[in-house]
Parts: sequence; C-alpha cells; structure tokens
Amino acid sequence: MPDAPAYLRIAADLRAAILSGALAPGAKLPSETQIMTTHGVSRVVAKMAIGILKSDGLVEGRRGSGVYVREIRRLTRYGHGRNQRAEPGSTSPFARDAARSGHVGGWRHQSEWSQADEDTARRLEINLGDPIMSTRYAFLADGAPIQLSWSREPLSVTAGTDVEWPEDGAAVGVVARMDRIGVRITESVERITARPPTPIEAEQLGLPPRVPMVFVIARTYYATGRPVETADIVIPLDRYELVYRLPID
Amino acid sequence: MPDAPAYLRIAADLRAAILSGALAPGAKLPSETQIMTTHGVSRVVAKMAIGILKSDGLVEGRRGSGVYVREIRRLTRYGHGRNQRAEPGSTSPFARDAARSGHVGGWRHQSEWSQADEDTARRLEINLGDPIMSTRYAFLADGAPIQLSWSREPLSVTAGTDVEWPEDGAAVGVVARMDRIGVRITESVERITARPPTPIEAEQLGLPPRVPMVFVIARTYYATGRPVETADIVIPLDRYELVYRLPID
DNA sequence: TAGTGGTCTAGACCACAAT
DNA sequence: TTGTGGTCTAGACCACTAC
Repeated sequence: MPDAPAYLRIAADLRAAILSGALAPGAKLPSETQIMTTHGVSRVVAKMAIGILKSDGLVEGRRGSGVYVREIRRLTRYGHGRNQRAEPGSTSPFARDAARSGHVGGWRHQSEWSQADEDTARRLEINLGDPIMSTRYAFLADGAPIQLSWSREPLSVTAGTDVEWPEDGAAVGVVARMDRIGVRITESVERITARPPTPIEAEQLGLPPRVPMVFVIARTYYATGRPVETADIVIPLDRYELVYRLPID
Repeated sequence: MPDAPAYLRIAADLRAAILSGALAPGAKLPSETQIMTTHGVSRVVAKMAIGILKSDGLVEGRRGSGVYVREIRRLTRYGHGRNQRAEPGSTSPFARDAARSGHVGGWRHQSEWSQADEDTARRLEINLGDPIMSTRYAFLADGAPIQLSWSREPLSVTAGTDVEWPEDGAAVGVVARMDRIGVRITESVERITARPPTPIEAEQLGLPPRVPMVFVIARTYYATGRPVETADIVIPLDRYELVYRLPID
C-alpha cells in the first residue's frame, strides 16, 4: 500500500471509511478541495479517487453540493421454483417480490409477432425464423422502472389458443398462463451473468450515468423437456439480491 | 447523444465497436494520441473515455503497448441442487464445474475452531459466540485462484465425529460429508449479490487492479429445517456464469 | 456570493514495449 | 529510439447548490 499510487490510496481510505460505517449512507465525503489539501495532491488526483468509488457504485456526486455515500436498499428476487401455479386472483411473481420488499409493483408490456433469431432459436430448440411471440416488459417499483424483460414463446405452442397474446402474462406469470392451455411447466433454468448496461437499458431503467452494472438472467421454462418460453431479464446489479431455494435430491 | 460530454461520446463509440465485434477480443484500441487527434480532445479526456471501458471490464491497458479488448471466457457454476450425494471416489462440485468447463481444478484450505459472529449466528440459527468450525478455501482453475469460500459449521452438529475437521470437505462436498454422520441435507438456499472486491479478495483472486466486481453467494445448507453449514463464496463477476435448475411444484 | 462538482486544456515525468 | 500507457500538476470555465 505505501508505494501504491496516490489516487488508489485515497480511494482505499475512503472505501474503508464507508465499509466500516464511519461514513454512513447519505453522509457527505470530503470535498475535492479538502482532499487536495489533506493529501497534498492536485484536483485531478482527488477526482480519480472519487471516480473509483463512483464506478464501484458506492458514492454519487451532486453538482453544487458534494459527493455522498449511496443508500443501498436491495429488492429481493426469488428464483421461480415454487408457488408458481397460482390460485385465481393471485398476483404475479414480480408483484409478490415487490410486495415482500415493501414496494408497489406495476408493469408495462408490448407484444408482437416475430421470428426467431439465432439465440432465440437455440434456446427454444426451434429453427431460425420460426414464428414466435415476442414481448417486452418494463416492471415498476413505486412507479420507477426497475426490471426489464424480453420474453419469447414459440407460436407452435400458443397459436390459436386464448393465451396466444400474453395480455395479462405479467399478472399471473408464465406457469399459470400455460396451465390454462394444458401445458404443464415442470422446470425452469436460469443462467445469471453480469455486464454493463446498454445505453438503451440505462435509459429505460433510469440509471444514473456511470453507475455500474446489470444482472442478466436468461430464464427458460420447460414443459416435459420441451422449452415453451425464454426471457432475458435485466435488473440493476446494486438494487437486487437474487435468492434460490434448491431441494437436494 | 450529440450534446453529451466528449468523454462519454468517445466511450460510447468504442463500446459499440467492441459489442458489435468490430473490435474483437484481443484487438488493440486506438492509442490515446490517435483519439486526441481524431476526436480533437486533450489527453485527459481520451483517458477518461478509456477509463470507463476499463471499469466496465471491457478492456485492459498494457503499459508500453496499448489498450486491448479483454477475452471473456466464463466458467459455469451450477447451483447445488442435484447429484450432491456423491458416490465414493467422485469429485467435488467445484472440480466437476471446472472439468465441465475444460479446466483442471484444485484447492487449498485452512480450518480453525472459532466462535460465531453476529452474521454467522443469524444464518446458522445459533447464539452469538457458539462454537463453530471455520474454514477458508481458495479454489484454483489451472493453478490460478478463481473462487474463495468461507465456510462455517456449528460444532453442535459435527463435534466428536470423524468429519469435525473438513479435511477433505472440498473433495466430496458438504452434502456427502454430512451424510457420513447421518445428517441428511435436504435443502440449499443461495443468496446472490454483487459488490466491489475487498483489497484482500482482489489480491487472493489475482484480480488486475480496477477490474470490476465479484459475485457473493451466501449459501446455507439445511437438514430437516435446521442449518448445518453456511458459506460466503466470492468469485469474479466477469469470469463466471451461474446456473440454476429449478423444479416447478 | 462562495463553495461544490462536471468538464476540459496543456503540459510533465516515468516505466515499459516494440523496433 | 520511439511510442505507449500510468501518474500527476496547475490551471480554466461552467452549472448548480447553499446561504
């Protein structure tokens, strides 16, 4: 540490203060001017140190005011393993998660007939160009978008049924919707990765510029071994905790 | 976009080139000097643009040479829901994951008698200060550390048995080890979050400075409703994909 | 009005890679 | 030797907040 660059030492000092609680959420960091004098560095170096904490998602700057430790309130998303076969009138998985975390859930969606691209075809085990129903959701917590989802279903499963258009798909969930046409979903596979958001995702999720990453959950539902729905779920990394309950054997 | 700051525009241009494949993994980005002339900005601005891509984990700088698009080879970690009850001679969950991804697995570990801190007590549903077995693991892929784990077991379960010290815990996994003393694990709960690594974690995982984040998986095993082991598993965000298979109902 | 962070310029010295 | 990125200085103007 002693021979590390100044901006890394300053960042480490401030990070330690935040993680130890000495700088609590909402607290104001030393101003750039203060850092310059107390550490004997130029302004650019002070900015570099703060920039690290920003890209870590630990602090946020407010122009004209100061740099503050961010509040971190995490929503919990439960892996969709249980209680998916909802009773009539029950709410969606997302709304349940939101309610458990003390928020009011909501959503917007837009569906369209489309054709499978390469990735979709592989995940749904159909051919490139096969007809699919493509739906984009934006889920809201307390009115603010907090989760995006792009769902795709093979029309060979739903075409002509009364759930072909997922009008209320988010209201009851995919499992309950497929139940209505006698398609019993038996398994869900979720693949989790993380990456920086695309500009479009950042805008739709209302992410402040430079705040870090998103979780991407690639989820596929299977009915007797055959995929019947797949979705890419995009959520801000630092606003969520993902929980999975797994039976052993 | 047109009135965004120069460094964000430049970063967006480069990011688009990377994501579209125009700049493939291993490719060299334009030098800072080139960016200065082509975009008409000062060197600091060129550095800020590249700094964004670095904190996104998309590129890495090599002093004296240039800035290059990072290779992203992801290991896959399977949620421990099945096949946990290993046959004699079978390998550990980690070794299986590594082998499936084409790597050679290995590990180091260190165990000690200890007492439950607040978080451990809550997760194991025991009292603060109760005796526990605390084990720290470093898992290796092709000789390089790639996963850290801090495991804790209540000694009320294992004390006096021949699995009190988890000598070969990583070799067979917790489920098979507990089976040996008649403790049948029936459920695993995994809570996934992401955060910047601590300096210690960064060093132990051999992370290059400024590379982004780690997954933290807080996993607890239950035997007939009672927690018998809990662990914090720390892995680099950009080197892993997490997979969960969930039975529905 | 004074202080703050956001953006940007024009330099500098260094360690290191490629040649 | 030349070019590269890594670190750092000493300024500047702006938009905005707090008072």
